[in-house]
Amino acid sequence: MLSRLLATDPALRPKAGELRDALTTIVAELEGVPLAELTDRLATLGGPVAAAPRPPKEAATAELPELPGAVPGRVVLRLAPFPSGGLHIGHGRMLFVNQAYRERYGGRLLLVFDDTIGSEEKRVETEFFDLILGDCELAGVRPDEVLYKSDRIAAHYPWAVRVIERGAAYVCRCPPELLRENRARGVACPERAQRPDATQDEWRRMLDGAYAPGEATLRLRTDLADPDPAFRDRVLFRLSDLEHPRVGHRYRVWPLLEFSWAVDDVELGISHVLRGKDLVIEDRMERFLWDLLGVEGPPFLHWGMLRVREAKVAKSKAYREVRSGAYDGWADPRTWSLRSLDRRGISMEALREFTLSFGLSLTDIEVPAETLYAENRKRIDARTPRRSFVADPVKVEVDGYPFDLAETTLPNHPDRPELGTRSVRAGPTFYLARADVVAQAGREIRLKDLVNVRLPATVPDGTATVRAEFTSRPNQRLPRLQWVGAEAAVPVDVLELDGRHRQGLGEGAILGARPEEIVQFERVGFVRLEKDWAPGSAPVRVVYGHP
RNA sequence: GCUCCCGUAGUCUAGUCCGGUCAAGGAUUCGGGGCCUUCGACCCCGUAACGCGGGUUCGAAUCCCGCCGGGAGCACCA
Repeated sequence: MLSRLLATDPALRPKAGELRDALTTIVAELEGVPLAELTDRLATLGGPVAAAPRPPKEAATAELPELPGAVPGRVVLRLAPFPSGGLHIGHGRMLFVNQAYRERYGGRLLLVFDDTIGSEEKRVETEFFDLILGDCELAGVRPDEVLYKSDRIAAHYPWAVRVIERGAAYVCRCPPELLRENRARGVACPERAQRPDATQDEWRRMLDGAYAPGEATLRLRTDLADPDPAFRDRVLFRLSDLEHPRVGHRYRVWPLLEFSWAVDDVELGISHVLRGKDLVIEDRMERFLWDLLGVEGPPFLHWGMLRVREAKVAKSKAYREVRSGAYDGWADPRTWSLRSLDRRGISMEALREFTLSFGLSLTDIEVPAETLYAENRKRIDARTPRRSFVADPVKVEVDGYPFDLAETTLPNHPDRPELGTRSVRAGPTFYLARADVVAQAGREIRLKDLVNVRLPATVPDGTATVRAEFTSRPNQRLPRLQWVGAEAAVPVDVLELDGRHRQGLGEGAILGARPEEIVQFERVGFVRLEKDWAPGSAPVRVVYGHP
């Protein structure tokens, strides 16, 4: 009560102490008074009889925070994927966040392929340039310009010279293991004392090919006592003889990520760097270099790691499996790549809302896929036709089935008459999902939209056909099972999330579906017709999307 | 081990910078009900949170200190 008064009237705040004493007294006086009398007394005081209910708060719009110092129309952002595979949900976040800011402020969005030479394990591969371009397109992200780091290598050399001139770098000739050990112990390598002009000579020798890969690096001179061992004398340039898919063997001296971005974030006029927090140490490196050279660089914003609980696949594993052919390319559902989500009928709009809802939070999060599914359902449910599908079918012959129901008309969507109807051949022989028949054995059930029947009491494993008994027609509160009329049943092949194919039967109407159309198999989930399925052909090939 | 980052319901998130209408909002999940010939959608209702411990203050999710827990980095990868 005290804090409420103080909040309402700031003038009272200096007198908080007195006020508290006064309140204590009043409250003590009122303690024994019955509630009804209190209400009366309140009314005579002229105040509102009952406190007005608090107005509901406005729905919090998931807005991204403002970009510091952003000038409308002048924002320049960058996407910097390494071309080593298809884009996944984490990349999606990078795409959507950057795009969202470009839309908010106006400006430019650059796609800069981070294709420095990589390593033996992490190779740049040609096919991935187009793959990633395609993924961006798919995600609805159209960069204003596409650049390749590999075209800009030579532009980095003058910056190296500037750093050397400041006496802030040296050519180190330690083997990698020794370098690592010295760094961990905070011990200087012999070349650390090198004078700038000597470094200049050594740098030229690097460029001229005097050293083999692994024999020399250009290292930044920071502070060997730096509390963060990761920051001690980081490598700026190294040698590599690997062939680059775009520039071949044109360069042997390659910049490392932090240095290359310290250069390009400035030279490309990037206004804000938005990236995952796995790259925070790069911020410090870039700032260090900018301070050293007296140039101004953009601010950095980060977000934490995002994991979808069901998507446990490591990127490297996805890469291997795709490469080896164990996966069905980058659209295999097991990769959880953007392509695979699209294939499953998850719209990029839904994915965008989903990833944007996490804002720029630095927390590492693990989100159940259900959250994404819910977002997608909102978008597709109302316009998705319903169809019947049964997995692992059991033939059910219904004794006493009424003849007049041999053909029946069903709506395509229970709540959307505008989606029309379809005509279905029904009975007396049906297919039901084995799991349903077993679970409901001996019970009366409702054939959805049709009639009630009693299932046989036992259904031994492997039974192909069972007999059921017609009981009544009126709709009752019975378990409702979906069914497929035997006459018009068509084989359906469902690609599941684990990469396996499940066989089943669908109603005849799905033969009329279009490739890439999304339909809902009732009580099963949303599926999408495969893009390369020949319309009208059997089996009907679909990919499982989500419940 | 060292460095940095992060801890709000089952799961995400708003609020934290700048202490007070925050008796903490939203989404999703879950539970109940309604509607409905799906276990889907929709509508209504409900459960449920400031990691812990100190301190500052009239007042702490918010500021300070300590602890605990989680993540990332410590590559001549990106």
